Amino acid sequence: MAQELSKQYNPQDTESKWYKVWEQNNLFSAKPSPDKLPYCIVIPPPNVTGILHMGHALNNTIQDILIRYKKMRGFAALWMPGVDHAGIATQNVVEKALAKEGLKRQDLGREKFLEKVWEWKQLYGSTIINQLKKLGCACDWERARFTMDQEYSLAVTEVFVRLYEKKLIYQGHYIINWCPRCQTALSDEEAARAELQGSLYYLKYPFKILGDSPQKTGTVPKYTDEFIIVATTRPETMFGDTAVAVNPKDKRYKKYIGKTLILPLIKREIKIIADSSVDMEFGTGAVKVTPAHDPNDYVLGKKHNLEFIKIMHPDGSMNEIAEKYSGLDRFKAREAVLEDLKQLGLLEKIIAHTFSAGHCYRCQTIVEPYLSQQWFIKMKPLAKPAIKAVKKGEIKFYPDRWTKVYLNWMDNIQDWCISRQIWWGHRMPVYYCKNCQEKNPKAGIIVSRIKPSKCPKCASESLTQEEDVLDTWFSSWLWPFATFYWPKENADLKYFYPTATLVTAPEIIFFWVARMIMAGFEFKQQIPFKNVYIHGTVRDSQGKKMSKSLGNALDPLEVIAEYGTDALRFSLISITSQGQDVYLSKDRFEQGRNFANKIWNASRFILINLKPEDVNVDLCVFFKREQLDIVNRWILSRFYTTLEKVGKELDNFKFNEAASSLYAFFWHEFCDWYLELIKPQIGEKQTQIVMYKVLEKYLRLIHPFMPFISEEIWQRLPGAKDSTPSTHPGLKPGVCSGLMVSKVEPSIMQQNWPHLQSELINKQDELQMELAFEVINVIRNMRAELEVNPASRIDIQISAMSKLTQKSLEQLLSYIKNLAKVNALTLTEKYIAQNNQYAVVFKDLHIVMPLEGVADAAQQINKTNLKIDKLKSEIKNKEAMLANKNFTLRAPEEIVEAEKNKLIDMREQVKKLEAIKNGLR
RNA sequence: GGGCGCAUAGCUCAGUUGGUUAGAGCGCUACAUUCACAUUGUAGAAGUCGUAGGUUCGAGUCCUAUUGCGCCCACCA
Repeated sequence: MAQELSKQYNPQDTESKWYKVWEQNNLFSAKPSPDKLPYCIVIPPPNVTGILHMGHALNNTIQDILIRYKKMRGFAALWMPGVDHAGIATQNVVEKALAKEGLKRQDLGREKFLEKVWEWKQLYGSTIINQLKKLGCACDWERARFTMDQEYSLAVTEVFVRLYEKKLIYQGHYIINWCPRCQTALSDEEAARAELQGSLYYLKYPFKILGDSPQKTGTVPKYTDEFIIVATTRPETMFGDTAVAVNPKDKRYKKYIGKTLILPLIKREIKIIADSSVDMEFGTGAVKVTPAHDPNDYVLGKKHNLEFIKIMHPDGSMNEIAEKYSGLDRFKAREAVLEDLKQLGLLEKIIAHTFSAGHCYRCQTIVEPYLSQQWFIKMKPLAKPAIKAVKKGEIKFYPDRWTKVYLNWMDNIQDWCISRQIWWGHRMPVYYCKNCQEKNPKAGIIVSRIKPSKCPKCASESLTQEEDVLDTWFSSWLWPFATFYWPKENADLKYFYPTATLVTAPEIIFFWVARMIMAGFEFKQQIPFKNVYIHGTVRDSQGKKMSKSLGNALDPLEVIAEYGTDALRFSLISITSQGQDVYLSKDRFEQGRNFANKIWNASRFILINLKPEDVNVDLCVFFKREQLDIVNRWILSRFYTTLEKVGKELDNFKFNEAASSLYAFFWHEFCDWYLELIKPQIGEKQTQIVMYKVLEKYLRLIHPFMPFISEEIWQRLPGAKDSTPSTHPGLKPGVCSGLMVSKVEPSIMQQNWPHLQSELINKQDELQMELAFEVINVIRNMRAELEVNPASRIDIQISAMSKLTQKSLEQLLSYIKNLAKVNALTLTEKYIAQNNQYAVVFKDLHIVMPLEGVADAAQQINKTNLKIDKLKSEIKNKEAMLANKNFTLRAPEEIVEAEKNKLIDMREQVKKLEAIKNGLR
């Protein structure tokens, strides 16, 4: 027996119930299967400290739709979940917690601190996992991976050793992005530039008096009144200056090249050098060179053999080189330096200047370009095959325009700084032999998979491991294969790799997508995935990126609590056109909620009227198309048209279009028309079967989008749930899926995607029904115009000029009568004009409403007259008002404009009413 | 400096390779309430598709120029 549904859908009860059922029945697990094709999604590992935001909700909804869809299409669909260890972020969180107890990580020491981090991970690390479950994500949780897992770490070590042995990893002194707060190096991608309103300071560097040599004599150096002015945004870096550079072509400075300047405040002697890279237009055309604190100056320093002088401690405070400024934070030092220069008359001017500086992606501190010993990967050789694969189309980006962005970055790829001076992360498999290093500082480096007990060269046992850990992305870039326990070659890896699709946000292309492709080729000699779907950024209705720090974030969990998961998912997906940014405000979710309610109530109506004994048959066996009446033929044709369309849209990653196709079909065709049309014939067997089948199949179509409500209703449907053979594109050739009649499955999740019965799509049927809809609309309009009581039935004559239309209409009469509330509907060949009737011409039809017996024509005319009179007097008032200069001159323009428009509207209305009145006579 | 995206109804946006009358959601107006659903139904008002040229029988769609907004990359002393 059909179970009755409650009047209102309650998402909260439904959702937690079904997720548990799915989990308990192991429906998320995907195993290699000999007769199925694999479809694997690699989840962008959310960071372990993360909490679900709208971006995640969108990203994971898309992935879940893909997985559920592919599963129904017969693929062995695997969604491999997990989290990454988010080195800096996690360390920050734990350090913050420690700070509350008044502790620093240094107080605990490395071992103890890491214990604390693991503790924290055990307690809070699964927050995001639980939130993904609330979203309904069909992840194979048994496979959940963590980048710091033992097996995963083995892959990280393996990769490091291999790259080192190929000489693609090297150690060197370079200028890197240094975060003084986190006290670690950052990759270029982790130090995104942001515009700053700052100042450009013009400093005077005086010339040295010839012959004076204070460094030798120990006396105070003397300088002349002459000087060169340099412009800088970071005056505090002057202590590291070892030259001033000018363009050799610059006439202003040509004569000074090679002369010596005295660096104010600390009185160092510096030379003026010439370099063509200096922009003559910018500032004064003379630039101070600080090789240890600026990447460009670093290049200059190397080229001109300058001294590299570091002037800061790792925490961003000045060191002893800065003499009396030593110990001051860099920004405090800037103020002090400026003040002192001003006193000395060496500050020429300050002008406002916008510039951009790197900001730490975790704490937003302005990063300092800092010279230090770091580890790097040579990227150019890795990039080669990764560029080729995308150019050849082995990997496709959706939308395509990201291909260009990717290629552009790859063509200009820079070496990747992979060392981080933090504790939480994979420690590098690098060991130093003290003994060897004493003899030669460049020797004594041992890179090994297992910690060596003694130095292979000198057999010394005094070995220390590198303190630095690896960039988190150094583990994430291995995700597509390391999650399958690579470097072991197991069956899962063989079956699921390369994976099918990666769904991610644009900001992650460089961080992660590009690097995964490179890792795929380097370590698996293969692409890691075939498709990369890049979705838009979620923004608020102002267009700002949603983020916690801006306080404009809509919490998906709140939305779920208020509207339900299905509503959240459906709304999100229907406003995400391919690759466009998503603008969100809360009322968006009402649409999704209303739609869920509509599905619920339509299903409720069907279940109330369903005779289960009738529906337990196979549609395609029981009925041929010709045996069905026009309404049932029509809805089947529309259903299969929709099925075909949605399939194509999903295959092309057009999720919003699929959602809107599903929405329009269900609401505006199935509910608005079909269910209304069949009400008088709902007991008929053919109608019973068709309405049931369409609903049952529709639930399967909507399931990837709205998994919970579709499951809840589907479970309450009686009878055979699936009886048509599936197309099963995911099955390997030669495998027959067979008929699956009445097979009891615990879940809609395991059902096939409905088989496309294209023989049931018939454009003729669709056109015929459309004619009925149009006629019904015309009659409804006529009623509205004449203000016929909505409850009363009227008589209508329709004359069709063509025989064909007439024949079409004959089958439709009862439906038209029903939905247009017509009493007697007569069909005639020719239209003969008569008195006392209201006629409308539509296409080749005359639709005529005789007025006697329907409404008192005279009364209608009176009513219309009254309306016209009222309008006319209002028009007079308006005209007088607009003629009044007091009004037109004093009132705001937009109000005058609005009044004018109102006047125009009213005149048009009068015209219309007069036309109707004439029709009535 | 280089690249990309967007501009369509009051608002937020769809519109696949050029093709009948340019769509949706929200909002607005009028009417409807023993009916599966007011989280509803019926109907209505509302658009010179940013601007200017061009290609074409035909342009929201293709080309050129231009304006405004947003994003990315590089540079930034």
